[in-house]
Amino acid sequence: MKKTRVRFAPSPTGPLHMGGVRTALYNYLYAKKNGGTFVLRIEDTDSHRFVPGAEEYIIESLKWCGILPDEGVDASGKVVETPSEKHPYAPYRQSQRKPIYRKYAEQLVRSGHAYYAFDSAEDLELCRSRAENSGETFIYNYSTRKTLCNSLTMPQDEVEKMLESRNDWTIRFLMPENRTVVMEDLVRGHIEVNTSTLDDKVLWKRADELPTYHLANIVDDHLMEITEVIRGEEWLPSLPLHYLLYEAFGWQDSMPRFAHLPLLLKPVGNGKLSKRDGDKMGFPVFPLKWTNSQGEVYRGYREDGYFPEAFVNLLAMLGWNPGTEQEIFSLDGLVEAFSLDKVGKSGAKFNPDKAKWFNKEYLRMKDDEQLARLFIPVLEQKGIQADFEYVVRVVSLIKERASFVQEFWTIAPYLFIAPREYSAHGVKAGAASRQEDAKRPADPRAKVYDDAATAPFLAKDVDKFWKQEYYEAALDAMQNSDADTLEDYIRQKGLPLGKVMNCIRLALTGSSSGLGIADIMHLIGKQESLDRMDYIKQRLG
RNA sequence: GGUGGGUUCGUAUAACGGUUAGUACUCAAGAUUCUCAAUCUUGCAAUAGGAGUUCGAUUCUCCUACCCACUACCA
Repeated sequence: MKKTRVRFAPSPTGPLHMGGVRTALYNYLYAKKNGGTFVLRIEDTDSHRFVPGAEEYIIESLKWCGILPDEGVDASGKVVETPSEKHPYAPYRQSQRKPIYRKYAEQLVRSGHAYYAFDSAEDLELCRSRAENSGETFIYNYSTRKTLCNSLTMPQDEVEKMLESRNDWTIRFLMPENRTVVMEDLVRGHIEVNTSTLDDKVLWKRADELPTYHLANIVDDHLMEITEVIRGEEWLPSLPLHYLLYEAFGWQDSMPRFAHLPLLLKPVGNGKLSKRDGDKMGFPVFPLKWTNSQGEVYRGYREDGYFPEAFVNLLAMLGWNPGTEQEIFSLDGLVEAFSLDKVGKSGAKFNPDKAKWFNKEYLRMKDDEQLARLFIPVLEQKGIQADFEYVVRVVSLIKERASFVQEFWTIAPYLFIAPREYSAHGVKAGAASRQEDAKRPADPRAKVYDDAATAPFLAKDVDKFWKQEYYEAALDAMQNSDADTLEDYIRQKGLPLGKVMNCIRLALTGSSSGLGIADIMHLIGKQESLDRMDYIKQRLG
């Protein structure tokens, strides 16, 4: 049994999006599960589409997710150019492997599996448009290659002259006619394709002396002794070509097994998740924030406040399931549970609500100190210097109400600054619309405020509410008891608990919702509480 | 257009010929509470359509529909 070796082979043509991260993750999980090696290879054979910073972005993203390569362009982004004991398969950047590919391409020409093609881009464009005009599709294969300009149709000496004098030729694969390629995919099973529908793909370009994806991919996977190729479904159509290439090289016995992952689809409508969707629909599609060369900014999961563990977890569950009802997995837990035969076949629509839910679950699992450390910078941005221990106490009370650390502030600003405005903030958003529901004319607040005249939590009614005698009762209660006995005091006096408490709440929080009164008083202290009572009286009284 | 792939509640998915078709997210209702959350309980909601194989099809086969990918000297 060969040692498991898998690779993630992104192209640095832009930021890695979440679909790419998922592919990397599944490769990583598969490698770890099988005690194998996870290789990161950079496929930068397209000199025209190179984007500065993209490779660094890819590496940083993987690092943030904790999906660290064992081998290859490593987590520090270090260039590994020379093979060594640790890196026998180096270099791992295809642009640095340039000399390797030509020799393999020419080997295929010699063995009759490929040929030189001299057609210019314009010639081919002409062929395509001509075919299109007559309602057909131009395809460079057995049906047309005999009429085109290549080493199959030209005399040997002329071919040699062309090879010498021109630098725009390519090497194309000689796709056999009418052969059925029988393939086996680890997630899709048995697949058959007839080669007559396939074309003579370009394998190598003289212009930049670089291979195309197909050649580089096969050669490198072979040389790097990759055992399983786990990649996106968009590669399925080129699988027959890849099979045929392994065969042409005589490598079929060591050919890796293939697994084509289902695509990640956009949340609404159809089609795969694309760059633009996130900002249109209010969620990130990239792991990290990315600014392109035009200065456009794309948001990232990291900057949006997602924990990397949550991001990895939610990604893992898109297209794979453990076969149990467990949903929360650490990275190690995923390694343990992962298996390719639990990977689904159909595309998975990404659901932002579920993503938030995952983060909420992780937020609740964090300890208060850790969350406090994350919250303090947010507070500092608001100009608030708070004692660490105090923030820890705050966090322990509010963390269950949030999905993200950033929300801590909006949940309870009143624990740090005294309210100066009073409003209906916190009244259920749905309350207003529910009132309009003819079937349910009853005000949902009525269960608390049986008396409609004293059910005034809309901003314009704060004043009216304020004129109640409850303020006097509340003040009396606060002066004569403390946070723990406040409730008892009010009860003993026979006062309406809810009304008095809510009067206090308005004074302490500035709104009609929030933590328990006792919790708030414990945090801000009795004196501050009384000060706020005093202020609200001046303000509204 | 051609080729390949796909199709279970709105979404992610379970059920690898026999279940009242399960779970989670979302949404709604109820319980609880000093409010709001949280929590708990309940509810809404699906096998794309049609043939066939079978005692029995979500599951196997075929056809139709729809969706997706690929169809570059891009990956």
